[in-house]
Amino acid sequence: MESHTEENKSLNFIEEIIEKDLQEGRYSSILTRFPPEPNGYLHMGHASSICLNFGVAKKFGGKTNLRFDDTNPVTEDTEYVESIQEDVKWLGFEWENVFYASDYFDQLYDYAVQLIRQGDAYVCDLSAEEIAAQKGTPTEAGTESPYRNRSVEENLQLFADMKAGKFQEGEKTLRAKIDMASTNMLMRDPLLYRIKYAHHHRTGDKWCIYPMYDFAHGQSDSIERITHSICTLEFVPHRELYDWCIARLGIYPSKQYEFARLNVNYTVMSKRKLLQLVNEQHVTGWDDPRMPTISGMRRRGYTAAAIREFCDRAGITKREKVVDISLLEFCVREELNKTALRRMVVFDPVKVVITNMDENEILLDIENNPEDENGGTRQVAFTRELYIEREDFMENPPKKYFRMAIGQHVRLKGAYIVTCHDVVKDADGNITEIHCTYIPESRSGQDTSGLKVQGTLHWVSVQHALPVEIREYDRLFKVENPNAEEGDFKDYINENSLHVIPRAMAEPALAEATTANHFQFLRKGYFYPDKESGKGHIIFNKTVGLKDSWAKKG
RNA sequence: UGACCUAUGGUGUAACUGGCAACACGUCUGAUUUUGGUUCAGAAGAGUUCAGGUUCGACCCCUGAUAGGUCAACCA
Repeated sequence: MESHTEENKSLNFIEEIIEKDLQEGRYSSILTRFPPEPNGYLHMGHASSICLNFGVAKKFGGKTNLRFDDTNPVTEDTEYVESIQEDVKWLGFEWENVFYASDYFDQLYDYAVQLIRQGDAYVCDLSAEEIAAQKGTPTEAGTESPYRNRSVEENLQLFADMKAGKFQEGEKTLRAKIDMASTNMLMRDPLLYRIKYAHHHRTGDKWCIYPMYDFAHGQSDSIERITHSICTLEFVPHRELYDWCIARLGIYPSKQYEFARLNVNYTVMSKRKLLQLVNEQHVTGWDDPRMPTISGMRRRGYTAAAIREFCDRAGITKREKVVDISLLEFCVREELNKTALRRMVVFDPVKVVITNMDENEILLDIENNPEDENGGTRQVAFTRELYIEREDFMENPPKKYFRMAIGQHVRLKGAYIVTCHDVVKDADGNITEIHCTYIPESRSGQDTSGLKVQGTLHWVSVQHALPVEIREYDRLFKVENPNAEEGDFKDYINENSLHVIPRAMAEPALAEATTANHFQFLRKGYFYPDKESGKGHIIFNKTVGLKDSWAKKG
């Protein structure tokens, strides 16, 4: 009765296309590519694309290349190249080859020369403003450039001069000669090459002309013999140009398919906006745990498997969507519930004195994970003085309060049932100590007391307590879709998205916590050690809380 | 006075390609529980944007509306 329904799951529209292509023998095997521009860190939207490109290839026995779309040297950097590779690997995917669009600059130059020879491209002297003015509008045809009918020889010479650095930036461009009256703005003699005296992160100063996206992407796909070139919806109008270039050049016909990008509510998902959050210090960096970047989510404690599961559940379609963050959180909890080590940490401590206990400690073995039979146990010392959460005690409890109150029984997790008798207060009326007695025969696992308690509390021995810093995160924005609101998206930043608890009291086992493990702090949520943790100063990021059906009612 | 893309419960995805809408998240009950977690059982919630048409039969095909999105960067 195990669920082998995986195979029966309906295919998304891309998979349907591929299955059909394979069945009809159009390809013997497929090859996809993930083509990030190295000008920012990868985010959840990229994760969706990565899962699609690598996932679909894997599913149909194909391969995937990682290709950096580095045709604009002014925005690109090796820092990003490295983080992107790390993120793809961390997500659990392996590429067949790593390529760069810049690997093809020589070939691309030759392709441009070919177009010129065929009369399909020309060197234009118009400025950016003039070209824009002559472009027309979506409802009005553009006008042809006066340089449109230069001779092939002249174009060849001019293009060579462009490459040789004989012109200033912006002085000349190479344009395709297509149709200034096309209803598709991209077909109105689009730019193919522009002059940029910029240092390229890979080719250095070899080039001063760089191909535009539209003259690099399709050709790169073709050179690599990519069968299915999958991109997002905003490239739909580019497909006509993509096909035009391939047809004119007579090269391998890769095919472009478009799907809707993934959006998640209460955050933003564009590199431009994320870069702004970083630069203007609304967050501490690209890997701030509040960021929807892959590095941010990793630091926060989200797992690769959970992210993959989320992308899978969100699906691939052509309709624009905003997926609820609760689905991502569900995927994270679903996995962490099965794998996280259980530990006890008291965030807002109040002291409990077990009055019928002496100074000797009682050693208890407590399970590491009740969901994992092989999870083992750890030893925890139960002592006369303990910490519990301040909110776990009430002097005048409401009707269904299952926690500690005077005269009420409550279990301390993995230890004993205790009964509260008395509280000690300071001059201001604040509780400083809670006095309880424990019931020796109620020891966890060998309880012969016959008592039934409704509540179980987490606790930490005062003399063994390890102070740790806790960082809790809330959503980055106050509104579901900051992009859809009036004004600037930054107006909707949630200024309370970070809450630090500088000194929570943890059980001593946490002293050895590393990022190799995810933790569940009992009744608190899932936590993950932060990279800023040092020897004497351990920091945990709250990954996601536990579902809390009690808090909601209040 | 344009072209292109899209339209299914609150959200996301399905519907064997024409046989009277399914799954997940979320929500709400109840049971279990040494985490008010997990697990288990159950409930509410859409008649598929609208109007026509074809058909014995339409979420699916056709026509026309409507709504949302995209396109006029020497960005990708």
